[in-house]
Amino acid sequence: MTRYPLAYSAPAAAIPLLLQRLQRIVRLTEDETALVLGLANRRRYDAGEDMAPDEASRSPELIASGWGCRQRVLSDGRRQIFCFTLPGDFVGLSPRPLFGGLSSSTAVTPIQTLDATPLRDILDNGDPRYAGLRAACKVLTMRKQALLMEQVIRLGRLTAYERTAHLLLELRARLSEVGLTHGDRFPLPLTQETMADHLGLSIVHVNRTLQQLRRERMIELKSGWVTLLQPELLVSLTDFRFPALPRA
Amino acid sequence: MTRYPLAYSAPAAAIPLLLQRLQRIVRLTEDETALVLGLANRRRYDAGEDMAPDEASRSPELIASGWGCRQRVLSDGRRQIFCFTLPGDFVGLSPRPLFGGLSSSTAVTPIQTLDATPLRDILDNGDPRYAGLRAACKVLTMRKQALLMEQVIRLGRLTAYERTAHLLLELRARLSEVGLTHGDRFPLPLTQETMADHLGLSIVHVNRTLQQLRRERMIELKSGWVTLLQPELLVSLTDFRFPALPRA
DNA sequence: CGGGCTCTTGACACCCATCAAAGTTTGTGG
DNA sequence: CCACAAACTTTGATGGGTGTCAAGAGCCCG
Repeated sequence: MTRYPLAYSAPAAAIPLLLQRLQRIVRLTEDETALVLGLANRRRYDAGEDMAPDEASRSPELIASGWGCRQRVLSDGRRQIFCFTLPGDFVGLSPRPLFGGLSSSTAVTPIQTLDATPLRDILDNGDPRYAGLRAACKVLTMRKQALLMEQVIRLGRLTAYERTAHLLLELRARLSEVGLTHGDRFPLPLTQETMADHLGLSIVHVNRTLQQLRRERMIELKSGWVTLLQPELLVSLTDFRFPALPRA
Repeated sequence: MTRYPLAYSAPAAAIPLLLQRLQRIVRLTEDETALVLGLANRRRYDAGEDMAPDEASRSPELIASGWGCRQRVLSDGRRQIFCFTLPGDFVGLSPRPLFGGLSSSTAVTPIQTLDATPLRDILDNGDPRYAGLRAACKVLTMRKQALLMEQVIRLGRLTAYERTAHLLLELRARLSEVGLTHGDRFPLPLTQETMADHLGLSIVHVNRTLQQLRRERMIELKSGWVTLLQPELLVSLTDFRFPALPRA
C-alpha cells in the first residue's frame, strides 16, 4: 500500500475548510455553521475500495479527506473515470437511484467521510432556517455538472498534452477552494493509470505526456506532488475556463 | 437552406407527446395537464441561430419542434457539442447564469419553442398542487446529466465506429420517448460536420465511419433519415446503456 | 532481501486527422 | 423549369498522434 502525504490523510482540518468554501458562496447563519460543524464521522475506505455498498439505501457522505472518483467499467474491461471526488465534495447527495448502475464511486486514496444525512434532510424539507445552506449545496451540485462539461471538452477536442494540462489546472483550482494547495503546488495522489482512465489515454502515453510537460518546464512532479511552473501559459494553451463558485 | 422532414418541423403534435412522456414518469393531475397544454408559443429560430440572446434575463423554453445543441467553441475555432436538444427538452430551465458563458445553445434545424416560464415558476415556488409536474421536470434535468455521462463514455473509451453507433442508439431511444420514431427508423437532421463536432472526430472520418456502418448492414441512411438494421447487435458492440426514464 | 506495483523506454502498428479535389445534393434566381 | 451557386458528401493520398506490446528500472513494503 502506498503511503499518502499528510495533506490529504488528515481529516482534522477538513471541516473548517469546507465551511470556508460554503461561506464564500452564501453567508451562513450560526445555525447553519453549527450544523456543518456537527457532522459526524461516518466511515473510512481503503484505496481502491468501492464506495456504494448498498446503492439504494445508502446515506449521503461528505469527503473529509482523501480522493475518490466516479467511474464506469465497460464489459470488456475498459474503464472511464468521469470525475475525481475531492475533500469537501459530496457522494450520493443528490438522489441517484434513478439512473443508478450507470456509474460507481471508488476510493482512489484512503478516504474518511462524514455523514451528510443532515444536509440531505435540508435539501428535502424546505426548512427556511437553512435556506442559505440549501442554496450552497445546490450550487455545488450544479458545479459538478459544469465540471463534467469540462471533461467533455478535454476528451472531445483537446490533444493528450492539452488534456493533461487542463486536468492539472482543474485540480489546482478545486483544491485551492478547500485550502489544499500551497501556491501552485498541490498533492496529486493519482497513478498514471488512473490519470489515463480519466483522460481517455493509455498509460504509456500519459507517461510520455507528463515527461514532455516536465521537459518543457511546465510542471514539476515528485512523490505525489505537482507544481505548475507556468500556470497562466497552460491556461491559454488549453483554453482553460474554470466554473468558479459564485461569491456571496 | 435545407428542407427538413415533417416529423420535426410540425409543432402541432409536439405537446401531447411531451405530455405522454411526463405521464410516464409521474401520473399528472388535471391541473398539471392543463398547465402543460396551455403553454404558449414563444418564438422560432432559424437553423444555425444562437438561442440565448440575453443570457441572464431570458425565460426558459421548451422545444416544440426541431433539434438544437449545447456547445462550446474554443478560442482557436475547435467546436465541441455537449448534447443535442430534441423536441420535449428544455432550454434554460435550470438557473444557469451561475456558470454561464461556458456553453451556448444553438438551433441545428429550424426550431419552434414554447414559453416554459410557468414550469420554472413551479420549480421555484413549492406549490403542492404541482408536486408531480415538479418531480417530473427534476427527473428530466437529472437525466440530462446522465446523458452527459454517456457522452463522456463515447469520447473517452469508444472508437469512432462505436461512438457513432452509440450516438445513434441514444437518439433512437430519446426520440422514441416523444413518439418521433417509426420503429427503428427516425429522422437524423445532422450534417456530418455536426456529428463530428459532437463525436470528437473529423468530418472525413465521420463520413468513412458511416459508410462502414452501411457497408456492414448496420444502418441505412437516406435524406435525413436513418434506420438501425441491427440495433441489438449495436447495443452489445458499444456496451450501450440508456438512462431510461423511470416509470410511474 | 525479494515480490509487486508503478514508472520508463523503445519498436512498431494503426486509428484518425489533414489536405486536396471531385462528385452530389439542395436551394435560388432567372 | 432550368442553370447556377453553395453546402454537403465522398474519395484518395499522406502524415502524425496515440495505442499496443515487450522489457527493463525504480520504488515500496512485507
